[in-house]
Amino acid sequence: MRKLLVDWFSGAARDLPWRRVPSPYRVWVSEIMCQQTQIATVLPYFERFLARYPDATALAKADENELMRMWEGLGYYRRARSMHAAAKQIVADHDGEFPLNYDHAIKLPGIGRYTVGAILSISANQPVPILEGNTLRVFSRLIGLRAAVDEKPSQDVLWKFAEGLLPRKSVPDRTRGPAAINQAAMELGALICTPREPKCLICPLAKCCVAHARGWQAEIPAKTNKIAYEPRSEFAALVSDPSGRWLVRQIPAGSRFAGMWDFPKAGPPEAHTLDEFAQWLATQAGGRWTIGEQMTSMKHAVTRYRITLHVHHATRRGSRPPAPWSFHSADELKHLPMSTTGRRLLDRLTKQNLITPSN
DNA sequence: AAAACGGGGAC
DNA sequence: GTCCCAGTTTT
Repeated sequence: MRKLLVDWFSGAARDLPWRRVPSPYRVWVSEIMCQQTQIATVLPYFERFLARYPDATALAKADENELMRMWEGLGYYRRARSMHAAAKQIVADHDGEFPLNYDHAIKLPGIGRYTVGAILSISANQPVPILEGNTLRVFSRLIGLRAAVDEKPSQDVLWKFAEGLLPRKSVPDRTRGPAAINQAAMELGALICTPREPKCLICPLAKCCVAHARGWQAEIPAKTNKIAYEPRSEFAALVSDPSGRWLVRQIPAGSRFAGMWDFPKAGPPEAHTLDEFAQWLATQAGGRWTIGEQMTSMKHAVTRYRITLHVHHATRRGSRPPAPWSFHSADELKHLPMSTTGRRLLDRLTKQNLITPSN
């Protein structure tokens, strides 16, 4: 199976930037960016990130705002904050070099069992197993695992399989060793053993695959918990000062979108209705508020929530709003990290102002 | 064990 | 719409 995999991989591997130069730092960055994110989405971010932060030392010194701005749009922003903290730890404890030691690496924030295996195997050819979306699908189909893959016994079986797939004796040739085997298994999941309509006809492992033999491809991997999507409404207020700057705040640490800048915005449990939103605004930013007409609405998704954001013009009377609230021009906000909806909103406002100059 | 965490691509 | 994506951390 190992030979079939690496032979197929040598001809089918996609040309990815972190494969050209698989240094520990570059593989680390790629692995974090790729978590729950498709490769195509990551590519432009990766190049830009590496140019700005070429090594752990540079990343450790990064400015928070700039770092979040580099990550803006990738989502799961804790990944960026964890990387920043890990980079500082690497400078402090490991002389600025990513530790190629399992026990040290897995202690770094944001690095779990999958990521440590990926980094050590891909960058250093160490025999450490991996299990993620692709290999989970490949392995569960190969062995015909019909139990739900997210249950503990299934996870144990799959991790064991991942471990058994790696050679017992060291294979220094990284085109045939753990580096190639782990990447080949993932690549097979991404290109051949796809969630829907897997390409079994051209799969190098078809002859060893239980799911293929019994026609179980559509049932495996089996999942227990279906995602229960939940619709919800959120509200945003657009308030400008006499010089056309917008009322915004930097979201405090610990909450969703921590560190990102945004317009006044709230949803459940703080605000279920426009009236509750107005009350929330008064308690948060002070002053006397009047909610005006709706400017637009935007639909977007945050994890299992399907959100409709109602955007209203608003006026606020009173003294200067307390921290963290402040007025910033669109120009200033251009360089600050914002959520994707915040950025989209700002873009629309900027374009509108080009046509009809601000009040 | 389940929920939270973002956003986009594919169908 | 629904599912999925080179998962980790918190509850």
